[in-house]
Amino acid sequence: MPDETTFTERELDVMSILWRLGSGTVSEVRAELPGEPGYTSVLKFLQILEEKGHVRHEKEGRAHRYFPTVAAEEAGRSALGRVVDKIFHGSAELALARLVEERPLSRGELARMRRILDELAAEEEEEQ
Amino acid sequence: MPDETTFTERELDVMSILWRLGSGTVSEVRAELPGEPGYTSVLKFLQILEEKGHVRHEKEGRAHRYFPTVAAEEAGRSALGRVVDKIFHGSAELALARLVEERPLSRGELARMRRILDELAAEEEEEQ
DNA sequence: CCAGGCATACGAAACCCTTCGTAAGATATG
DNA sequence: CATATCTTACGAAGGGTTTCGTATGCCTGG
Repeated sequence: MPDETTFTERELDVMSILWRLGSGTVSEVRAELPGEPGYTSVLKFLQILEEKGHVRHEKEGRAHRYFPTVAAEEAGRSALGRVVDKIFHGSAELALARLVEERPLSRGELARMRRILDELAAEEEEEQ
Repeated sequence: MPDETTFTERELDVMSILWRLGSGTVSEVRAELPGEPGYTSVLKFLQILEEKGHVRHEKEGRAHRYFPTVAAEEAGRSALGRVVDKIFHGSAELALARLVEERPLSRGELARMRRILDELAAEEEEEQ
């Protein structure tokens, strides 16, 4: 069974930073974490994430550099699926309605979002 | 401080059922929960949710009927905001791209989703 | 080569979540 | 009114998460 990509609160904080930076050492990740956790706490988070298979590391000088092994896209798909199922009864439409009112969208972003749906509709048309 | 509407795994299971049914007694909720939890477990979930202010109850016969005090829309907005922030670096566009590929969309649902964005774009146009 | 300092490893404390067992309260029926 | 039954109330066990303290390992500069 391919284990569902789900993260605890703190694990998600750490993964979020790794996805944004691409990779990170304990110090780098720690600098971005809210709440000023201790150095060894951050190390432990990364060790647990590695044990669970969500990150890997390479040696770099005397430290370790950690890389995500699961892409943000995959984790995002999984998270959105859970939200849609549990909160919106499986309706992507309802989810979109909340998504667009959740924060202000720039004109450009809205245009690109419309294009995503336009292209999807065109594909469906085609393979009718 | 308005407490962030966040739920644990099991709490979300229960809230999901209450949102879908509108309300529920312990027995009704229990019948919908996966994993066949014990009766008193479900009771405890509801009591904890009430303590946290996420549900309230009314007396009905000898039992209690529980109602959500937080709307699915509000919880959904909050959950989507967290996903967009933590996983998609604040990009609603990236979130939409994953949302539409996460499950098959019916022709009608896609059309309604396009309409949501069309109307939003029209509004922006207008208030330029 | 040796020491100072940075990094990892390990384990444990504190806390929260999940689950249920037992006791006590209330309701309907004979 | 008594009792069987359904329901709530309370507390606690077990497991996972978060956090850090202490011990140990290892580059790097002098």
